[in-house]
Amino acid sequence: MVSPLHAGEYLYRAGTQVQGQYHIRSGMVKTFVITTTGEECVTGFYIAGEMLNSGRCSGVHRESAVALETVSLCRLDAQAIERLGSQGLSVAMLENQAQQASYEMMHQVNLRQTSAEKRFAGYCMQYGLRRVQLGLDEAVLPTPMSRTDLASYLGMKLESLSRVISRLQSRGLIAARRDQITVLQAAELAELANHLRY
Amino acid sequence: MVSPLHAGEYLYRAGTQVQGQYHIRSGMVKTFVITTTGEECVTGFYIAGEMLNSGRCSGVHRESAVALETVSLCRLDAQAIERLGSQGLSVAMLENQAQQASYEMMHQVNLRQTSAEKRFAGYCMQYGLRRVQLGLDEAVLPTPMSRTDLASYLGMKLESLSRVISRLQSRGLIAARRDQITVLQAAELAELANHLRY
DNA sequence: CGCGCTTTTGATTTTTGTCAACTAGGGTGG
DNA sequence: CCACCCTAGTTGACAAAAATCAAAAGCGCG
Repeated sequence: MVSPLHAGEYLYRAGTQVQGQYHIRSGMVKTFVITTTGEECVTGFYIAGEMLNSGRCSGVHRESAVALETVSLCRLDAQAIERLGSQGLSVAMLENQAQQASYEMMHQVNLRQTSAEKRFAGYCMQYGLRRVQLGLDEAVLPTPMSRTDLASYLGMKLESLSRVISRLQSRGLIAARRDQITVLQAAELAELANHLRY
Repeated sequence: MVSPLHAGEYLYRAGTQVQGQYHIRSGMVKTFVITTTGEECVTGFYIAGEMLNSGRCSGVHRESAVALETVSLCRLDAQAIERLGSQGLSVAMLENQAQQASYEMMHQVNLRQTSAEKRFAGYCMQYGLRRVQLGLDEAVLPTPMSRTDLASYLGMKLESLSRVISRLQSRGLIAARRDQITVLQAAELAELANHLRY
């Protein structure tokens, strides 16, 4: 257990040595990279109950991770993980990594949708899935990240995201507040999103 | 060593049990998923010298893998990998996975570029990087995949890709043949692409 | 040598980015 | 406690880019 972080504080920075993995107890964390033009590109959002295994626990962090709100977390340091591994306790860990990789792929596929609306709808579905996985309400999507961050994550400009949200809200598919999006018509939203067949 | 596959033959299909990992000796392999609308979405291209570790060697394949041309490959089955692991020989394997994850992230970031030209330029850079890593000429990019596959991989429509290629060719940045793209002005192409700062 | 497929090119529509103005909300200090 | 300010977000108008629809051109293969 690490002492809680406040919004804007870093869990780690890109380029530093990986110390271990972080299990998020509460709050949300974003990960991002910086491109050559200096733009921040948001690569992921992690919610309470999930594990950040950046770099897959070897070498150097490729992304930076920062708290979006007050975050409490547990750090499993690399040596402890290795010990667990040799005792065969790493099964859960491997499963978690596979799960994470699966989420990443869904997002990667979602990014290829050519319409901003589809990408946003896909994001809502995927977020819902992750919530279900953790035993939470899939219709309520806490949204502590800024619109700018979310837009970056979804490969669109802030204004486009804003318009998409407004449009879907006026159509009654979602209810949007600054810090929370509620899915009202999951079926219709799912139809918009071009999600993976499993 | 598995007997060579011809273009269109599958290495494995999504939903089947993971048997192990594949090291490609020659030829190119594409991986893809199918969305609920039945569209094929190309998630990766693998070149000779690289390793396909779909599912990270546990559980079920999330993607299908198919040969784009005649392909020869080695299969490392899961048990063999485990044996290696217990002997501490898995370091190279882990490094390979980290490498692969890094490529995936670069691609994920590249997919967020809002212009088709940037995404294509980014693809060329990344392909070049992978070639360098394998000791090959980074300027010559064998392209056995169809334009449709490449467009899917880059999150654009076939016609857009075709136009981008024509435009860059007429500007003298690349030379494009059906099955090979040659980078002529690497610096200018790199400037177009918004790649990661490392 | 033609046939079918993939790719390229053209014309048009739709979407998104861009620039700019306006609004809302949170925090600060009077 | 309220007014103000500053930032984040929304909305509008326009320009740019990509999707779409359609047709022509290459290219491999029988």
